[in-house]
Amino acid sequence: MSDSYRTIDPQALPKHFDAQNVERELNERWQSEGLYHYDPSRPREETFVVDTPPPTVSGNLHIGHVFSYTHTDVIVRYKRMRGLNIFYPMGWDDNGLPTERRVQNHYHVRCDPSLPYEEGLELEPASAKVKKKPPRMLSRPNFIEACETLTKEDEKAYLALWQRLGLSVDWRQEYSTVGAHCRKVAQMSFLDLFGKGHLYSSDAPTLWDVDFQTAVAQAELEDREMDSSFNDIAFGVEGSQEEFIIATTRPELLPACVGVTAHPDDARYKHLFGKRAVTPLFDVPVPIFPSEVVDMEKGTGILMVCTFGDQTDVQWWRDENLPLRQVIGRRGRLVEVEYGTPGWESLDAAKANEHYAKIVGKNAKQARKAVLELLGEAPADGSPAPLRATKPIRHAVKFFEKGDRPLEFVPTRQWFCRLLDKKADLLARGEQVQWHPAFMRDRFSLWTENLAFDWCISRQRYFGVPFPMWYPLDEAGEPNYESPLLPSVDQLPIDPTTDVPAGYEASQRGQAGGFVAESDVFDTWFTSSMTPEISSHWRVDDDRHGKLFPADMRPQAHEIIRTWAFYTIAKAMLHEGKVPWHNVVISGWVVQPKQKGQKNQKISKSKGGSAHGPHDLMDAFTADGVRYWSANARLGVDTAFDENMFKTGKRLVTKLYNAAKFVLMQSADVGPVTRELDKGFLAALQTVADEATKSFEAFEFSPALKSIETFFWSGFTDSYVELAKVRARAEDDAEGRASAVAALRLGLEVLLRLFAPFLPYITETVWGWAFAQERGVASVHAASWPSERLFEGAPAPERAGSFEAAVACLGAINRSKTAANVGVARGITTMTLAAPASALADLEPVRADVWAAAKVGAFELAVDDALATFEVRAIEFEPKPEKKPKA
RNA sequence: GGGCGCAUAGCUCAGCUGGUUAGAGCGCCACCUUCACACGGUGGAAGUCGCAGGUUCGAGUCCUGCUGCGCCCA
Repeated sequence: MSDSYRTIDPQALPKHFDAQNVERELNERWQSEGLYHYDPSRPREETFVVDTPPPTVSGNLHIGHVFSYTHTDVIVRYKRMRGLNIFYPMGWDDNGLPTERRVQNHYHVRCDPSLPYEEGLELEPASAKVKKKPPRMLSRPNFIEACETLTKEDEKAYLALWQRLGLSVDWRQEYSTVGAHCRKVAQMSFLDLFGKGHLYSSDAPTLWDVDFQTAVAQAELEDREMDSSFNDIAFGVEGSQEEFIIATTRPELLPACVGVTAHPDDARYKHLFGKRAVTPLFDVPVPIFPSEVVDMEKGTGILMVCTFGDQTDVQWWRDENLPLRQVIGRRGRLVEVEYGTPGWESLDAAKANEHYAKIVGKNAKQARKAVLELLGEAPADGSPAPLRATKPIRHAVKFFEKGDRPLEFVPTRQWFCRLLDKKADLLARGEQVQWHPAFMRDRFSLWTENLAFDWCISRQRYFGVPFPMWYPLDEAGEPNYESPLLPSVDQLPIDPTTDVPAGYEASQRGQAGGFVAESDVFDTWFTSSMTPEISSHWRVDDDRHGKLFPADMRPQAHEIIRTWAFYTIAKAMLHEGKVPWHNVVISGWVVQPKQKGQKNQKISKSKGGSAHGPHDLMDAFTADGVRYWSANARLGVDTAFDENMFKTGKRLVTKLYNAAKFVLMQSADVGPVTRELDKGFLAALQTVADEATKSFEAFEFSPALKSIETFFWSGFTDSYVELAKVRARAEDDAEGRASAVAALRLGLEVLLRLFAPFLPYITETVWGWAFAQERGVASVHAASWPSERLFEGAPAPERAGSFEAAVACLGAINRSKTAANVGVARGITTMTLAAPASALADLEPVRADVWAAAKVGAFELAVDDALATFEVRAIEFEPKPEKKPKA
């Protein structure tokens, strides 16, 4: 006797898929079974390594997070089913400014590094009432503690979201970018780069945010269109009555004017070169020199050079060896200066000081207004006011991307990593990495080619990874920046403000002949650019590093190609001469759908993201439904937030649940697939599986999903299931029944495996009903991806077109039923089926199944080669059955 | 100003190396109680593929120019 299939009792299952409970239960199971664990004993070539983006935990959760992280997980689940040993870590980026800001708001506190540490301080979240009072001041260690406490809480929210979403992360590989391990890796990176001569410090004009009071790097700049004005201001010429007009948008920098320049070919000003101009208000004589970079067409063609209005000012200042007259201080206010002292020469120091007294202490905006007012006053000698014209303009102004006021150039001592001399190498690395989609490489190349500054890696903040260094103090107590004191690698991580350099005593801190800590912290990207090395335990565990570096895949968004991707490539190159990963997979953004006449808007934490809470969406549409929406997006393409897509996802989950119930309740003896329809169906399914595999191999999960989904609906539930239904229950055709049930079950099983990377919950649920036991594989996520082997029991159909013909014929019959306003369940007493000869030939071996599904009685076949497909003629239906009274 | 991308049905989008009559989902309309599913099923209407040229036997697809939108960078 043959065996029977294990069937399910649909009555014993819930009527509807209970997603919320299933999500919780399955997650617990997957975690406890260690389904996602990386196996360090397996070799590199069997391993797939992901360099996961560590999310910034201090923001609000929004649907944008769900979107891109799902993309990674879908690829990872596919790779796992391909038998690869997955290394999929998760980090938390709790380093840096966003955390500081969040802590400041949450507890209503500020950091004052001069305060002493308060032992055992416990902070309460600040109420609205408390926030109206001045903030509480905290010592730096207390402030850092508060950062750590709050990020721990924020991480929990992310962990819960990631698990519910079904990210198949190995949670044993969790890290935090301010944790000891990351601090150690970042500090090792510093020591390595320092040792290799890639780092230098310099006291030079640096882009400076006056609110955050920190230096910022080129990668963190953003241009914003601002209203401003072009002001024509008259300058004198020393020793003559001549004057000329310069045009400037920064009149408040007039006291910082150190020169005047025009194009060498400009006939209007040629005669002035070599003479000295005299500034209005302050009567400071400054050199007039030619410069090729001046645009003769812009403004009046002659302009003032200040320390510092912009990058060209810095350039002129260096090239012409001009004096430094820094008037904008670190807090963005005009500092005290005294005319008549060295460096502040004036032809009329008393007048200059009188004028300067009216702007000192003001911020740039206030000072601009005040200077313009002063320039607008006519001098006592009866000459016209120096301000000759003002015209409003809009122009791009550089901001720190997280900042609120324009950046200034302020001379400060900063650390830099040399990159400008390595552009060619960096570009070559970009070529060695596969970008998905490929055009994203252009973003990298363009950025690299246009780099204008070395990487400023020092920041004047509190919560971050400290520079691992001290400076010796000379006999006068002045630090020697040229020969810093460094720890050894095995001491890392260190905090130079509490740790003591070798050869010194703690008591020598700050003493002449002693040492002083470097108090800066690293740019957060200095640490984040090490995520592949952080995960692989670079220089901590060589064996592990060898197996995990370079990584296989780096998923990320396109706006951080210039930062995260760029710096990561740079670091891997400088440290080891390698690329950090082989593939970069770029997700697009989630945008608000267009309102009439409006443009798409990126959804982010700041812009309406909270309107679509990830948990609310998962409550409404299931985690699988939300993943479905995410997985529908092509790589690199922005996706509109469209509730219909979530609905469609949920509908798919429901359909899978019901179709699976149907298939697995069919009983039959275990037997081979023998019938043409069944063979044809399985052949079509195999084609779909092959297509999906091809797409996945190119990281293109969305075309894969599309073909699987399309076949599931139209090939499986709408067609094959309907066509095989009658035979699957036949009492008088044991062999045909066995063939149908075998094909239905194999079909369902293959579809479950194909859907598993996208819809982990519903597929696992159904898998558990029968296949887990049948295959001896507890989880569909540990099962193999469908390949030829899975279809071994399915012989090829005799006619390649037979399945397609069955589907088309059933469609034609349904069409005529609908045209007659008759339900598809109604029987047909007689009909004529017309079709081209080849279609009829294709139909013949599957005709019995079509007839059974469509309930065809008497029929005639008519050859009509003029037709494209099947056409039903002269159809008559059985009478509408009497409504049976319910038993 | 430079680079990249996008423009296909009312909406959201697919359409690979050019090949019959351009597809899907939603929405809309009509119909159907069917023993997996009404959280369903069957069918239908709906598009000058942004515009203008060109290459080709043949162009949504390739080339050129233009327009509009978005992103990145000056």
